[in-house]
Amino acid sequence: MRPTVHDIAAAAGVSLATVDRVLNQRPGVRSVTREKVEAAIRELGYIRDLAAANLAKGRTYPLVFILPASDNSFMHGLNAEIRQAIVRSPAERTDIRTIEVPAFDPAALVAVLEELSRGKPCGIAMVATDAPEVCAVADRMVRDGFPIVTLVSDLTGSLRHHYAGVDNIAAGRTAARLLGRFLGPRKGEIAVLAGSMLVRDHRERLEGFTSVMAEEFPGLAILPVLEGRDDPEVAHMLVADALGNAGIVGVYSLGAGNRGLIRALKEKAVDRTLTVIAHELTVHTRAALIDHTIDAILNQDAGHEVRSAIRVLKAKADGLAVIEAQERIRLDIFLKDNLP
Amino acid sequence: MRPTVHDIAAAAGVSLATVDRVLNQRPGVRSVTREKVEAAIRELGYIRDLAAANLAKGRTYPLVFILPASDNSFMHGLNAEIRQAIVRSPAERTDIRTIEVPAFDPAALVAVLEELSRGKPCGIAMVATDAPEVCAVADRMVRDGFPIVTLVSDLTGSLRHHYAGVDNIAAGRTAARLLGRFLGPRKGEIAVLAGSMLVRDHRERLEGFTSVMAEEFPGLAILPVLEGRDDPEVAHMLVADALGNAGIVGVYSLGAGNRGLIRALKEKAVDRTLTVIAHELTVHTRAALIDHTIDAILNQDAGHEVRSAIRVLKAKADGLAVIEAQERIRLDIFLKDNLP
DNA sequence: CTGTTAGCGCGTTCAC
DNA sequence: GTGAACGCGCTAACAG
Repeated sequence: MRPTVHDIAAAAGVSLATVDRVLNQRPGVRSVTREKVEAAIRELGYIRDLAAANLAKGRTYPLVFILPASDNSFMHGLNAEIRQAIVRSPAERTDIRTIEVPAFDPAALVAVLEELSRGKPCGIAMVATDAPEVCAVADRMVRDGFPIVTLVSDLTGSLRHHYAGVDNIAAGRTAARLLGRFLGPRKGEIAVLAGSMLVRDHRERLEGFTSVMAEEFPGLAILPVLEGRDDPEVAHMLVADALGNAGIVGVYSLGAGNRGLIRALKEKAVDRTLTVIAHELTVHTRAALIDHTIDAILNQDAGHEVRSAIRVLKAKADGLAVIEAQERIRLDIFLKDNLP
Repeated sequence: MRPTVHDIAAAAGVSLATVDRVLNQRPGVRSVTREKVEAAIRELGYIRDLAAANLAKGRTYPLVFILPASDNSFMHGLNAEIRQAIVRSPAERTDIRTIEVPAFDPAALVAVLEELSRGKPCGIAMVATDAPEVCAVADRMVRDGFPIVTLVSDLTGSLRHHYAGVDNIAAGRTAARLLGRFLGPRKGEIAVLAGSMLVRDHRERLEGFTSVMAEEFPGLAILPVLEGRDDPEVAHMLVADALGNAGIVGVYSLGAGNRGLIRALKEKAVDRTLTVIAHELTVHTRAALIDHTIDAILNQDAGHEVRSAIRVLKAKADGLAVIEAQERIRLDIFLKDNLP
């Protein structure tokens, strides 16, 4: 049988209350007594039963998710996953709330964080807008003891406890190798469609992509990046225009707004053999993968990201370790054969 | 505040014990009383607190993992993941034991299952050898109420509650498309190295592979399958021998024992440009991917499989639902750029 | 500073 | 058939 608080109380010759004070690092214990108790804990190999403790405390984990108010499939999916997590809340003792902030607006995000730092959430997960002022507030909150996790997009050089998202440089590199290998000996130009170079994930994907292209596929030239603002209409216009260039043999779409890309491809490239790699599995990209308009999709699993953020925030709130491998968000590569 | 057993007892005008009998479907309650209680449960939206119940019962989940005694990196990794799970046992209330059986030996597996069915494990996870007699025992045990999960390799047409492994047909298809696309316009022959056609995962990978090859890459011909029994030595011999054929342009290794494959490739194919796809990320395949001996690795995350099997077995033991998306084992595709 | 006591939500004897 | 009472491992008043 596992030792309990009673056992260490007996072994240390003190009462339950004292053991509890030591366990929860509360004041009001002489250091001599404290050390007796700690010795007993070590000798008996005591492991605290978190479930019992939470039961006694009636504990719940108040968590806040801060999301950009963006109207694209990926964000809708992320929202849906959070709603699923809310459904599971009773069983997981979580109490989850979401807050929407204008996208790409550091000031708005900072305001929300300031507000939250006056409250008592035991954990915050946010899709970060990567700006110094956001980083500053986040760091201050971390120092004040708030567990903070970035979601999908990270905060450069911040103290956040964890990042629940994919390695975007690796994603860009992978896209480049896939495109290069699929094209084989063909030479030509590559069009790149991004959302905005103001977002860190997009910048990183581009960085990874261009470096592998330069190193390993010198026969392929990258055209100036098209910034579609993650908007299907803008993307459509830009891509349709670019496809006038007959030298293009491949396309890498590293942001959202793929509906516009797909439409442009179907209109303009019926007679061409273009190799296309895009990000995020949505109903649109899935259909395009199946009908061969897109050759491969790189994806991040929003469900995994949300569940991971919750596990990590709970663990941090309890001062516990996480299973690192379980919290690593994979870069999913989908061909038409391994779709979920 | 969430309703508790006290609330429904009060609402139904009965005592706690009666509520408990109804909740745990135990006899000794008149049907009138039972229905009163059930009505109260529904009306108050009662959700039982599993943690409190387990605390009261002092419950643990005795789980058994049955693994083949194979000496390859993948099985070593799987073992290591189970040991990690054993370390977490106190926190997860699990009590995990592993049993090794000779590989590819249905009779031995059946004997172990028979033995277990006389015991009281609340869940069994096994790397199944796909044979009718195994299926028969497993089905009987499922009917007797044992939660059973297959791990890595499934049991055709059985009643097992869940399969914690990748879709191997999809894996084979993905390998074929990757190989076909990487080879581009090149024509030639493809060598296939398997472990044994007695295990379902290998048969399925081959099936998926050959079908996509036939449908979409008619310029590539598949040579007769080499059965390396997942043994590095045997694999080395077979592959070294096969590479005497100068028409080979690609290799698909769908089993384990890749150390032998890699050695043969380095010895015999230094001067050739072979495209190679292999399964399972190990120290050996990882190194080979980095030095370009292998072009892509398809992988199943053993850690995910073990954690998933445990979650599912616990849920089944409690009659609870699982988060389907979380328990889906992805087919990981690794290029040298997205290694973990 | 330390100990006593009464729960948290549930399961399980026992009597009735 | 049904209910009262106690205990699971831990925390939180309140005494002392």
